[in-house]
Amino acid sequence: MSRSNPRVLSTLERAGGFASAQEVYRLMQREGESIGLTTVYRSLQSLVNDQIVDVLRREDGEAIYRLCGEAHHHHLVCKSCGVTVEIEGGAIEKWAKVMAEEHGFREVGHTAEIFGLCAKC
Amino acid sequence: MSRSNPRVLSTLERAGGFASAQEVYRLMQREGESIGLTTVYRSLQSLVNDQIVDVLRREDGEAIYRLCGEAHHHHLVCKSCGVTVEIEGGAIEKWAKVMAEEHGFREVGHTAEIFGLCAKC
DNA sequence: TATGGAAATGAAAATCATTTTCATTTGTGA
DNA sequence: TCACAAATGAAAATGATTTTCATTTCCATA
Repeated sequence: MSRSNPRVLSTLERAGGFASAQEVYRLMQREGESIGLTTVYRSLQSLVNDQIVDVLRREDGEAIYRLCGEAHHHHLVCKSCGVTVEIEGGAIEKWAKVMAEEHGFREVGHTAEIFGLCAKC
Repeated sequence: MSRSNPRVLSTLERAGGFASAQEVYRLMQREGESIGLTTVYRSLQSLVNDQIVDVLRREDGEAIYRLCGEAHHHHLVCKSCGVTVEIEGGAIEKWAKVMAEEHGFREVGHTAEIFGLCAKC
């Protein structure tokens, strides 16, 4: 019904390809773009439909959007201070693929995050 | 500051050790228990602090609580019809452990879900 | 047993992300 | 230029979760 506003995508890119709808909105505001929050949400949703970005969840449940096609990686997050380390997930990719096949699933994606206490905390 | 109401834990257990705060609340209501939503939230939080239950997120961001110590497993979820298959995640456990050690993280947990289209959809 | 304070409780209000509604504006093809 | 579909955004609605605050329940001690 509605196509993505191109400035939303470009802002998400500039944000490092990793931000919540609210953040994208605030960013655009700060940069003087005139856009409504509603449009940001709609655009992000449409980008998700088109598989241009995908969605993860922060620990508090807020949705964060990430450009697809980015080297797919996972995160190691510190529960206490919030530091985030990007880690490689070859093992997961394989696991996801095998499990999906085993149960007849197609077009699978996955999420996997590890959380704990980092060395400093 | 506040300890868990034991009926909350017992309800979570009866729910299969897997439910949202709202669901636990509704369940208790239906069973004639007199309890406030606030208390359910507080109890669940306190159980999380005490590491008796842990928290995951549904795709819509709602928090779901699960008894720790339950046989730890993962889910294969159909994006279209919502069927959920429990799968085994030995590979993930190992991956999480290795990655955590590699980066000096302690007390790590993890989440991993696979989603796609099931055979029927 | 009475009593004072700490902990627990829950109703109602506040928060916050997200979605919906709906009236207006914009763009485009005839 | 006209008519209509798509895009837009302000404001209201929704729904989970948290906070506030007054009340109730517990408990140890006088």
